[in-house]
Amino acid sequence: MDDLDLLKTVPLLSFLPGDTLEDIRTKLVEQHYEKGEFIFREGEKAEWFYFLKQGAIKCLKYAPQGDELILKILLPGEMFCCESVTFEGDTVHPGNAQSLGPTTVLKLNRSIYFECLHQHPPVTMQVISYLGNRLKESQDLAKSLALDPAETRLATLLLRLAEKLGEKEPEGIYIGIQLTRQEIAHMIAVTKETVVRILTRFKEQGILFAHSGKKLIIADMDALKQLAS
Amino acid sequence: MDDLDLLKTVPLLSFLPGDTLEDIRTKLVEQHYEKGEFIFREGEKAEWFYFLKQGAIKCLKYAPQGDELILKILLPGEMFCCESVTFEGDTVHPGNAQSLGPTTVLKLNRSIYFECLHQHPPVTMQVISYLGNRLKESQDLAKSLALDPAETRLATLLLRLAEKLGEKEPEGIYIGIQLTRQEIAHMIAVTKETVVRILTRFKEQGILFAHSGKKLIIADMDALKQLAS
DNA sequence: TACGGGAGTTGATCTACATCAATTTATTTT
DNA sequence: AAAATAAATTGATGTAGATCAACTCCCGTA
Repeated sequence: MDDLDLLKTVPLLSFLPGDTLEDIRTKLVEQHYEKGEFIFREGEKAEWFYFLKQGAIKCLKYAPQGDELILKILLPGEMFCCESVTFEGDTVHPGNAQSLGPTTVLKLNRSIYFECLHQHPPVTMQVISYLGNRLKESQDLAKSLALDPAETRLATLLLRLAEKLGEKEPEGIYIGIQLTRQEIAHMIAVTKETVVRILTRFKEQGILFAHSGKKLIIADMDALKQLAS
Repeated sequence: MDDLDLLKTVPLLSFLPGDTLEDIRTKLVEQHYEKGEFIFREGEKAEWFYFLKQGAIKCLKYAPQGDELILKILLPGEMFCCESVTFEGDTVHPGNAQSLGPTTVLKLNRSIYFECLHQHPPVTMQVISYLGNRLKESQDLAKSLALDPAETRLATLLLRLAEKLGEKEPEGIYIGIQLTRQEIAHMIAVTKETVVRILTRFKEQGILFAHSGKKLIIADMDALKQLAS
Protein backbone atom coordinates (compact mmCIF):
# COMPACT_ATOMS: atom_id res chain seq x y z
CA MET A 1 0.00 0.00 0.00
CA ASP A 2 2.90 2.37 -0.74
CA ASP A 3 0.46 4.16 -2.99
CA LEU A 4 -1.27 5.61 0.03
CA ASP A 5 1.98 6.36 1.80
CA LEU A 6 2.92 8.51 -1.15
CA LEU A 7 -0.40 10.28 -1.09
CA LYS A 8 0.05 11.11 2.56
CA THR A 9 3.18 13.05 1.70
CA VAL A 10 1.26 15.30 -0.67
CA PRO A 11 -0.40 18.02 1.35
CA LEU A 12 -2.78 18.87 -1.44
CA LEU A 13 -4.20 15.40 -1.65
CA SER A 14 -4.54 14.98 2.08
CA PHE A 15 -7.30 17.56 1.96
CA LEU A 16 -9.40 15.89 -0.66
CA PRO A 17 -13.08 15.65 0.16
CA GLY A 18 -13.82 12.40 1.96
CA ASP A 19 -12.74 11.22 5.35
CA THR A 20 -10.27 8.46 4.67
CA LEU A 21 -7.44 8.05 2.26
CA GLU A 22 -9.34 5.10 0.84
CA ASP A 23 -12.07 7.54 -0.18
CA ILE A 24 -9.57 9.70 -1.93
CA ARG A 25 -8.20 6.76 -3.78
CA THR A 26 -11.53 6.02 -5.35
CA LYS A 27 -11.59 9.49 -6.87
CA LEU A 28 -8.10 9.40 -8.33
CA VAL A 29 -7.59 7.86 -11.72
CA GLU A 30 -4.26 6.13 -12.20
CA GLN A 31 -2.74 6.09 -15.65
CA HIS A 32 0.44 4.71 -17.11
CA TYR A 33 2.54 5.96 -20.02
CA GLU A 34 5.47 4.48 -21.85
CA LYS A 35 8.55 6.48 -22.83
CA GLY A 36 7.70 9.14 -25.38
CA GLU A 37 3.93 9.01 -24.92
CA PHE A 38 2.12 12.30 -24.45
CA ILE A 39 0.07 12.92 -21.30
CA PHE A 40 -1.49 15.82 -23.18
CA ARG A 41 -0.74 18.05 -26.13
CA GLU A 42 -0.92 21.77 -26.69
CA GLY A 43 -4.41 22.90 -27.61
CA GLU A 44 -6.24 19.95 -26.06
CA LYS A 45 -8.92 20.67 -23.50
CA ALA A 46 -7.60 20.79 -19.92
CA GLU A 47 -9.88 18.55 -17.91
CA TRP A 48 -7.69 17.03 -15.20
CA PHE A 49 -5.51 17.98 -12.32
CA TYR A 50 -2.42 15.77 -12.36
CA PHE A 51 -0.05 14.34 -9.82
CA LEU A 52 3.13 12.57 -10.89
CA LYS A 53 3.51 9.28 -9.04
CA GLN A 54 6.42 7.67 -10.80
CA GLY A 55 8.79 8.49 -13.62
CA ALA A 56 9.58 11.86 -15.15
CA ILE A 57 7.73 14.15 -17.53
CA LYS A 58 9.00 16.92 -19.78
CA CYS A 59 6.85 20.00 -20.36
CA LEU A 60 7.66 21.42 -23.74
CA LYS A 61 6.54 23.74 -26.49
CA TYR A 62 7.07 23.51 -30.21
CA ALA A 63 7.86 26.27 -32.69
CA PRO A 64 6.02 26.02 -36.03
CA GLN A 65 9.14 24.59 -37.73
CA GLY A 66 9.35 21.81 -35.18
CA ASP A 67 12.06 23.22 -32.94
CA GLU A 68 11.30 22.59 -29.30
CA LEU A 69 12.01 24.04 -25.89
CA ILE A 70 11.76 22.00 -22.70
CA LEU A 71 10.31 24.31 -20.05
CA LYS A 72 10.33 21.98 -17.10
CA ILE A 73 11.11 18.45 -15.98
CA LEU A 74 8.47 17.16 -13.57
CA LEU A 75 9.58 14.67 -10.94
CA PRO A 76 7.67 12.29 -8.66
CA GLY A 77 5.60 14.16 -6.06
CA GLU A 78 4.90 17.16 -8.25
CA MET A 79 1.46 18.31 -9.28
CA PHE A 80 0.72 19.92 -12.62
CA CYS A 81 -2.14 21.66 -14.40
CA CYS A 82 -3.33 23.20 -11.16
CA GLU A 83 -3.92 26.51 -12.89
CA SER A 84 -5.69 25.76 -16.16
CA VAL A 85 -8.55 23.98 -14.49
CA THR A 86 -9.48 26.97 -12.39
CA PHE A 87 -10.18 29.25 -15.33
CA GLU A 88 -13.75 29.93 -16.23
CA GLY A 89 -15.12 28.05 -19.18
CA ASP A 90 -13.11 25.77 -21.42
CA THR A 91 -9.38 25.99 -21.18
CA VAL A 92 -6.77 24.38 -23.36
CA HIS A 93 -3.28 23.22 -22.47
CA PRO A 94 -0.70 25.88 -23.40
CA GLY A 95 2.00 23.25 -23.94
CA ASN A 96 2.79 19.55 -24.18
CA ALA A 97 3.59 16.98 -21.51
CA GLN A 98 5.59 13.95 -22.64
CA SER A 99 6.93 11.11 -20.52
CA LEU A 100 10.70 10.67 -20.38
CA GLY A 101 10.39 7.02 -19.41
CA PRO A 102 7.80 4.64 -17.99
CA THR A 103 5.55 6.95 -16.01
CA THR A 104 2.55 6.71 -13.71
CA VAL A 105 0.30 9.65 -12.96
CA LEU A 106 -2.73 10.06 -10.74
CA LYS A 107 -5.35 12.42 -12.08
CA LEU A 108 -8.33 14.07 -10.53
CA ASN A 109 -11.43 15.26 -12.26
CA ARG A 110 -11.55 19.00 -12.74
CA SER A 111 -14.75 19.52 -10.77
CA ILE A 112 -13.61 17.44 -7.79
CA TYR A 113 -10.33 19.33 -7.72
CA PHE A 114 -12.24 22.58 -7.93
CA GLU A 115 -14.50 21.56 -5.07
CA CYS A 116 -11.47 20.57 -3.04
CA LEU A 117 -9.94 24.01 -3.51
CA HIS A 118 -13.15 25.71 -2.46
CA GLN A 119 -13.51 23.67 0.69
CA HIS A 120 -9.92 23.84 1.87
CA PRO A 121 -8.29 27.27 1.91
CA PRO A 122 -4.90 25.90 3.00
CA VAL A 123 -4.82 23.74 -0.11
CA THR A 124 -5.52 26.77 -2.25
CA MET A 125 -2.73 28.64 -0.53
CA GLN A 126 -0.40 25.82 -1.40
CA VAL A 127 -1.38 25.98 -5.03
CA ILE A 128 -0.65 29.70 -5.04
CA SER A 129 2.71 29.03 -3.48
CA TYR A 130 3.45 26.35 -6.06
CA LEU A 131 2.44 28.59 -8.94
CA GLY A 132 4.57 31.39 -7.52
CA ASN A 133 7.55 29.06 -7.56
CA ARG A 134 6.80 27.89 -11.08
CA LEU A 135 6.53 31.52 -12.20
CA LYS A 136 9.86 32.37 -10.63
CA GLU A 137 11.44 29.32 -12.26
CA SER A 138 10.06 30.27 -15.63
CA GLN A 139 11.30 33.85 -15.32
CA ASP A 140 14.74 32.58 -14.33
CA LEU A 141 14.73 30.44 -17.45
CA ALA A 142 13.74 33.42 -19.60
CA LYS A 143 16.50 35.51 -18.05
CA SER A 144 19.05 32.78 -18.61
CA LEU A 145 18.02 32.30 -22.25
CA ALA A 146 18.11 36.05 -22.81
CA LEU A 147 21.33 37.02 -21.08
CA ASP A 148 23.60 34.04 -20.45
CA PRO A 149 25.94 32.43 -22.99
CA ALA A 150 25.53 28.72 -23.72
CA GLU A 151 28.24 27.61 -21.30
CA THR A 152 26.63 29.44 -18.38
CA ARG A 153 23.21 28.04 -19.23
CA LEU A 154 24.56 24.50 -19.32
CA ALA A 155 26.47 24.95 -16.04
CA THR A 156 23.30 26.29 -14.41
CA LEU A 157 21.27 23.36 -15.71
CA LEU A 158 23.76 20.75 -14.48
CA LEU A 159 23.85 22.44 -11.11
CA ARG A 160 20.07 22.40 -10.77
CA LEU A 161 19.86 18.79 -11.87
CA ALA A 162 22.59 17.82 -9.40
CA GLU A 163 20.82 19.60 -6.56
CA LYS A 164 17.46 18.04 -7.33
CA LEU A 165 18.40 14.48 -8.17
CA GLY A 166 22.11 14.11 -7.63
CA GLU A 167 23.39 10.94 -5.96
CA LYS A 168 26.75 10.85 -4.21
CA GLU A 169 29.16 8.42 -5.81
CA PRO A 170 32.90 7.93 -5.27
CA GLU A 171 33.84 9.95 -8.35
CA GLY A 172 31.39 12.77 -7.71
CA ILE A 173 27.70 13.58 -7.92
CA TYR A 174 25.83 11.37 -10.33
CA ILE A 175 22.83 12.89 -12.10
CA GLY A 176 20.21 10.21 -11.79
CA ILE A 177 18.13 10.87 -14.85
CA GLN A 178 19.01 9.86 -18.34
CA LEU A 179 18.64 12.74 -20.72
CA THR A 180 19.96 12.59 -24.27
CA ARG A 181 22.28 15.35 -25.47
CA GLN A 182 19.39 16.45 -27.64
CA GLU A 183 17.11 16.79 -24.62
CA ILE A 184 19.73 18.76 -22.72
CA ALA A 185 20.06 20.94 -25.80
CA HIS A 186 16.31 21.52 -25.82
CA MET A 187 16.44 22.68 -22.21
CA ILE A 188 18.98 25.43 -22.87
CA ALA A 189 18.08 26.26 -26.46
CA VAL A 190 21.25 25.21 -28.26
CA THR A 191 22.05 22.39 -30.67
CA LYS A 192 23.16 18.94 -29.51
CA GLU A 193 26.58 19.62 -31.05
CA THR A 194 27.05 22.64 -28.82
CA VAL A 195 26.10 20.58 -25.77
CA VAL A 196 28.70 17.96 -26.70
CA ARG A 197 31.40 20.56 -27.24
CA ILE A 198 30.78 22.25 -23.90
CA LEU A 199 30.57 18.93 -22.05
CA THR A 200 33.87 17.88 -23.63
CA ARG A 201 35.42 21.11 -22.39
CA PHE A 202 34.01 20.50 -18.90
CA LYS A 203 35.59 17.01 -18.92
CA GLU A 204 38.97 18.43 -19.98
CA GLN A 205 38.74 20.96 -17.16
CA GLY A 206 38.00 18.24 -14.63
CA ILE A 207 34.57 19.60 -13.84
CA LEU A 208 32.90 16.51 -15.21
CA PHE A 209 33.79 12.88 -14.79
CA ALA A 210 32.31 10.64 -17.45
CA HIS A 211 31.76 7.16 -16.10
CA SER A 212 30.71 5.23 -19.16
CA GLY A 213 30.57 8.03 -21.65
CA LYS A 214 26.88 8.53 -21.06
CA LYS A 215 26.31 8.90 -17.34
CA LEU A 216 26.91 12.43 -16.11
CA ILE A 217 28.98 12.70 -12.95
CA ILE A 218 29.95 16.09 -11.63
CA ALA A 219 33.41 16.08 -10.08
CA ASP A 220 33.73 19.76 -9.19
CA MET A 221 30.51 21.39 -8.01
CA ASP A 222 32.31 24.57 -6.95
CA ALA A 223 33.69 25.13 -10.41
CA LEU A 224 30.19 24.68 -11.83
CA LYS A 225 28.79 27.19 -9.36
CA GLN A 226 31.49 29.61 -10.44
CA LEU A 227 30.49 29.23 -14.08
CA ALA A 228 26.77 29.48 -13.34
CA SER A 229 27.35 32.59 -11.19
CA MET B 1 -14.03 59.95 -6.00
CA ASP B 2 -12.80 58.10 -9.10
CA ASP B 3 -10.41 56.35 -6.75
CA LEU B 4 -13.23 54.25 -5.40
CA ASP B 5 -14.71 53.69 -8.82
CA LEU B 6 -11.44 52.14 -9.83
CA LEU B 7 -11.38 49.92 -6.78
CA LYS B 8 -14.84 48.63 -7.57
CA THR B 9 -13.56 47.27 -10.87
CA VAL B 10 -10.95 45.14 -9.13
CA PRO B 11 -12.62 41.97 -7.99
CA LEU B 12 -9.86 41.17 -5.56
CA LEU B 13 -10.21 44.42 -3.67
CA SER B 14 -13.97 44.25 -3.53
CA PHE B 15 -13.60 41.33 -1.15
CA LEU B 16 -11.37 43.03 1.34
CA PRO B 17 -12.40 42.65 4.97
CA GLY B 18 -14.69 45.48 6.00
CA ASP B 19 -18.13 46.31 4.84
CA THR B 20 -17.76 49.50 2.87
CA LEU B 21 -15.33 50.63 0.25
CA GLU B 22 -14.42 53.47 2.59
CA ASP B 23 -13.18 50.82 5.04
CA ILE B 24 -11.02 49.29 2.36
CA ARG B 25 -9.58 52.64 1.53
CA THR B 26 -8.25 53.09 5.03
CA LYS B 27 -6.24 49.90 4.71
CA LEU B 28 -4.68 50.68 1.37
CA VAL B 29 -1.53 52.75 1.29
CA GLU B 30 -1.17 54.99 -1.72
CA GLN B 31 2.29 55.74 -3.03
CA HIS B 32 3.66 57.77 -5.87
CA TYR B 33 6.81 57.24 -7.94
CA GLU B 34 8.53 59.38 -10.53
CA LYS B 35 9.93 58.00 -13.77
CA GLY B 36 12.81 55.64 -13.11
CA GLU B 37 12.16 55.12 -9.41
CA PHE B 38 12.09 51.58 -8.10
CA ILE B 39 8.99 50.24 -6.39
CA PHE B 40 11.21 47.43 -5.10
CA ARG B 41 14.50 45.78 -5.95
CA GLU B 42 15.59 42.16 -6.25
CA GLY B 43 16.53 40.69 -2.90
CA GLU B 44 14.47 43.09 -0.80
CA LYS B 45 11.94 41.63 1.59
CA ALA B 46 8.48 41.21 0.04
CA GLU B 47 6.04 42.77 2.47
CA TRP B 48 3.26 44.22 0.36
CA PHE B 49 0.65 43.21 -2.10
CA TYR B 50 0.49 45.82 -4.86
CA PHE B 51 -2.13 47.21 -7.16
CA LEU B 52 -1.21 49.56 -10.00
CA LYS B 53 -3.51 52.56 -10.05
CA GLN B 54 -1.88 54.83 -12.59
CA GLY B 55 1.13 54.77 -14.87
CA ALA B 56 3.18 51.79 -16.00
CA ILE B 57 5.79 49.61 -14.34
CA LYS B 58 8.48 47.39 -15.83
CA CYS B 59 9.40 44.15 -14.09
CA LEU B 60 13.00 43.33 -14.87
CA LYS B 61 15.99 41.28 -13.91
CA TYR B 62 19.67 42.09 -14.16
CA ALA B 63 22.56 39.84 -15.14
CA PRO B 64 25.74 40.27 -13.08
CA GLN B 65 27.35 42.36 -15.84
CA GLY B 66 24.44 44.78 -15.83
CA ASP B 67 22.55 43.49 -18.87
CA GLU B 68 18.83 43.48 -18.25
CA LEU B 69 15.69 41.68 -19.37
CA ILE B 70 12.23 43.22 -19.05
CA LEU B 71 9.91 40.38 -18.11
CA LYS B 72 6.63 42.25 -18.01
CA ILE B 73 5.03 45.66 -18.36
CA LEU B 74 2.36 46.20 -15.74
CA LEU B 75 -0.55 48.44 -16.66
CA PRO B 76 -3.26 50.17 -14.58
CA GLY B 77 -5.63 47.69 -12.98
CA GLU B 78 -3.05 44.95 -12.54
CA MET B 79 -2.01 43.47 -9.23
CA PHE B 80 1.49 42.24 -8.52
CA CYS B 81 3.39 40.37 -5.82
CA CYS B 82 0.34 38.25 -5.06
CA GLU B 83 2.51 35.16 -4.80
CA SER B 84 5.56 36.09 -2.74
CA VAL B 85 3.53 37.13 0.25
CA THR B 86 1.87 33.74 0.62
CA PHE B 87 5.07 31.84 1.22
CA GLU B 88 5.91 30.83 4.72
CA GLY B 89 8.51 32.93 6.48
CA ASP B 90 10.45 35.74 4.92
CA THR B 91 10.43 36.04 1.20
CA VAL B 92 12.45 38.29 -1.06
CA HIS B 93 11.53 39.81 -4.39
CA PRO B 94 12.96 37.70 -7.24
CA GLY B 95 13.21 40.75 -9.51
CA ASN B 96 12.94 44.52 -9.77
CA ALA B 97 9.96 46.79 -10.39
CA GLN B 98 10.70 50.22 -11.86
CA SER B 99 8.25 52.90 -12.94
CA LEU B 100 8.23 53.85 -16.62
CA GLY B 101 6.72 57.24 -15.89
CA PRO B 102 4.83 59.01 -13.09
CA THR B 103 3.12 56.13 -11.30
CA THR B 104 0.68 55.61 -8.45
CA VAL B 105 0.28 52.29 -6.67
CA LEU B 106 -1.98 51.15 -3.88
CA LYS B 107 -0.42 48.65 -1.53
CA LEU B 108 -1.84 46.39 1.09
CA ASN B 109 -0.07 45.03 4.12
CA ARG B 110 0.96 41.41 3.77
CA SER B 111 -1.06 40.16 6.73
CA ILE B 112 -4.28 41.92 5.70
CA TYR B 113 -3.91 40.54 2.18
CA PHE B 114 -3.32 37.12 3.66
CA GLU B 115 -6.40 37.40 5.84
CA CYS B 116 -8.42 38.52 2.85
CA LEU B 117 -7.37 35.43 0.89
CA HIS B 118 -8.31 33.14 3.76
CA GLN B 119 -11.73 34.66 4.20
CA HIS B 120 -12.72 34.86 0.55
CA PRO B 121 -12.18 31.71 -1.54
CA PRO B 122 -13.32 33.39 -4.77
CA VAL B 123 -10.55 35.95 -4.35
CA THR B 124 -8.03 33.19 -3.94
CA MET B 125 -9.33 31.52 -7.06
CA GLN B 126 -8.76 34.76 -8.92
CA VAL B 127 -5.21 34.95 -7.74
CA ILE B 128 -4.63 31.40 -8.98
CA SER B 129 -6.11 32.33 -12.30
CA TYR B 130 -3.93 35.44 -12.49
CA LEU B 131 -0.79 33.49 -11.63
CA GLY B 132 -1.69 30.87 -14.20
CA ASN B 133 -1.88 33.58 -16.83
CA ARG B 134 1.41 35.11 -15.71
CA LEU B 135 3.04 31.68 -15.87
CA LYS B 136 1.76 31.11 -19.38
CA GLU B 137 2.99 34.55 -20.41
CA SER B 138 6.40 33.88 -18.97
CA GLN B 139 6.67 30.52 -20.71
CA ASP B 140 5.65 32.11 -23.99
CA LEU B 141 8.43 34.65 -23.49
CA ALA B 142 10.95 31.89 -22.79
CA LYS B 143 9.83 30.03 -25.89
CA SER B 144 10.10 33.16 -28.00
CA LEU B 145 13.58 33.98 -26.68
CA ALA B 146 14.70 30.41 -27.28
CA LEU B 147 13.26 29.67 -30.69
CA ASP B 148 12.30 32.83 -32.56
CA PRO B 149 14.69 35.08 -34.50
CA ALA B 150 14.84 38.76 -33.50
CA GLU B 151 12.42 39.91 -36.20
CA THR B 152 9.73 37.48 -35.06
CA ARG B 153 10.20 38.48 -31.43
CA LEU B 154 9.83 42.16 -32.27
CA ALA B 155 6.76 41.52 -34.43
CA THR B 156 5.19 39.53 -31.60
CA LEU B 157 5.95 42.29 -29.11
CA LEU B 158 4.47 45.03 -31.28
CA LEU B 159 1.39 42.93 -31.83
CA ARG B 160 0.87 42.37 -28.11
CA LEU B 161 1.41 46.05 -27.34
CA ALA B 162 -1.03 47.05 -30.07
CA GLU B 163 -3.66 44.65 -28.76
CA LYS B 164 -3.29 45.81 -25.17
CA LEU B 165 -2.93 49.54 -25.58
CA GLY B 166 -3.35 50.36 -29.22
CA GLU B 167 -5.40 53.41 -30.20
CA LYS B 168 -7.00 53.73 -33.61
CA GLU B 169 -5.64 56.68 -35.58
CA PRO B 170 -6.08 57.62 -39.24
CA GLU B 171 -2.69 56.21 -40.23
CA GLY B 172 -3.01 52.98 -38.23
CA ILE B 173 -2.87 51.71 -34.68
CA TYR B 174 -0.90 53.95 -32.36
CA ILE B 175 0.93 52.28 -29.49
CA GLY B 176 0.11 54.51 -26.56
CA ILE B 177 3.13 53.96 -24.38
CA GLN B 178 6.47 55.58 -24.89
CA LEU B 179 9.22 53.01 -24.74
CA THR B 180 12.76 53.82 -25.78
CA ARG B 181 14.47 51.63 -28.37
CA GLN B 182 16.64 50.46 -25.51
CA GLU B 183 13.61 49.35 -23.51
CA ILE B 184 12.13 47.54 -26.50
CA ALA B 185 15.53 45.89 -26.91
CA HIS B 186 15.46 44.78 -23.28
CA MET B 187 12.06 43.16 -23.80
CA ILE B 188 13.23 40.92 -26.65
CA ALA B 189 16.86 40.47 -25.64
CA VAL B 190 18.63 42.21 -28.51
CA THR B 191 20.64 45.43 -28.75
CA LYS B 192 19.05 48.79 -29.47
CA GLU B 193 20.82 48.83 -32.84
CA THR B 194 19.08 45.62 -33.84
CA VAL B 195 15.70 47.09 -32.84
CA VAL B 196 16.38 50.15 -34.99
CA ARG B 197 17.42 48.06 -37.98
CA ILE B 198 14.32 45.85 -37.82
CA LEU B 199 11.99 48.84 -37.30
CA THR B 200 13.56 50.54 -40.32
CA ARG B 201 12.88 47.42 -42.36
CA PHE B 202 9.27 47.36 -41.11
CA LYS B 203 8.84 50.99 -42.21
CA GLU B 204 10.26 50.22 -45.65
CA GLN B 205 7.84 47.32 -45.95
CA GLY B 206 4.88 49.54 -45.05
CA ILE B 207 4.14 47.60 -41.89
CA LEU B 208 4.97 50.58 -39.73
CA PHE B 209 4.10 54.21 -40.15
CA ALA B 210 6.35 56.60 -38.23
CA HIS B 211 4.44 59.71 -37.32
CA SER B 212 7.15 61.90 -35.85
CA GLY B 213 10.03 59.50 -35.91
CA LYS B 214 9.37 58.39 -32.36
CA LYS B 215 5.71 57.40 -32.07
CA LEU B 216 5.04 53.86 -33.19
CA ILE B 217 2.04 53.45 -35.47
CA ILE B 218 1.25 50.09 -36.98
CA ALA B 219 -0.12 50.37 -40.50
CA ASP B 220 -0.45 46.69 -41.36
CA MET B 221 -1.53 44.47 -38.47
CA ASP B 222 -2.04 41.48 -40.75
CA ALA B 223 1.54 41.61 -41.98
CA LEU B 224 2.71 41.74 -38.35
CA LYS B 225 0.56 38.73 -37.47
CA GLN B 226 2.10 36.91 -40.40
CA LEU B 227 5.61 37.63 -39.10
CA ALA B 228 4.74 36.77 -35.51
CA SER B 229 3.06 33.51 -36.64
C1' DT C 1 17.97 81.11 -29.84
C1' DA C 2 21.61 78.64 -28.61
C1' DC C 3 23.45 74.95 -25.99
C1' DG C 4 23.98 70.29 -24.05
C1' DG C 5 22.96 65.58 -23.49
C1' DG C 6 20.45 61.67 -24.18
C1' DA C 7 18.19 58.88 -27.73
C1' DG C 8 18.14 57.34 -32.45
C1' DT C 9 20.41 55.96 -36.69
C1' DT C 10 23.78 53.89 -39.86
C1' DG C 11 27.94 51.44 -41.31
C1' DA C 12 32.06 48.24 -40.67
C1' DT C 13 33.69 44.47 -38.40
C1' DC C 14 33.67 40.54 -35.25
C1' DT C 15 32.07 36.20 -32.90
C1' DA C 16 29.30 32.70 -30.64
C1' DC C 17 26.83 29.39 -32.10
C1' DA C 18 24.27 27.09 -36.03
C1' DT C 19 24.53 24.21 -39.87
C1' DC C 20 26.19 20.55 -42.63
C1' DA C 21 28.66 16.40 -43.17
C1' DA C 22 31.22 12.46 -41.89
C1' DT C 23 32.47 9.02 -38.46
C1' DT C 24 32.25 6.54 -34.13
C1' DT C 25 29.94 4.60 -30.38
C1' DA C 26 25.70 2.93 -28.00
C1' DT C 27 21.47 0.68 -27.87
C1' DT C 28 17.80 -2.09 -29.76
C1' DT C 29 16.00 -5.72 -32.46
C1' DT C 30 16.17 -10.12 -34.63
C1' DA D 1 25.95 -12.36 -31.58
C1' DA D 2 25.00 -9.91 -35.70
C1' DA D 3 22.41 -6.45 -37.89
C1' DA D 4 19.93 -2.33 -37.70
C1' DT D 5 19.04 1.89 -35.69
C1' DA D 6 19.68 5.72 -32.78
C1' DA D 7 22.74 8.74 -30.27
C1' DA D 8 27.29 10.91 -29.65
C1' DT D 9 31.27 13.06 -31.39
C1' DT D 10 34.36 15.92 -34.26
C1' DG D 11 35.61 19.10 -37.93
C1' DA D 12 34.73 22.70 -41.59
C1' DT D 13 32.08 26.43 -42.83
C1' DG D 14 28.28 29.91 -42.58
C1' DT D 15 25.46 33.64 -40.43
C1' DA D 16 22.42 36.35 -37.29
C1' DG D 17 23.10 39.55 -34.43
C1' DA D 18 26.72 41.78 -31.23
C1' DT D 19 30.09 45.22 -30.83
C1' DC D 20 32.40 49.45 -31.85
C1' DA D 21 32.37 53.93 -33.72
C1' DA D 22 30.67 57.88 -35.81
C1' DC D 23 27.08 60.95 -36.60
C1' DT D 24 22.34 63.11 -36.36
C1' DC D 25 18.21 64.27 -34.36
C1' DC D 26 15.40 65.65 -30.77
C1' DC D 27 14.03 67.82 -26.43
C1' DG D 28 14.66 70.30 -22.29
C1' DT D 29 16.92 74.13 -20.14
C1' DA D 30 19.14 78.64 -19.71
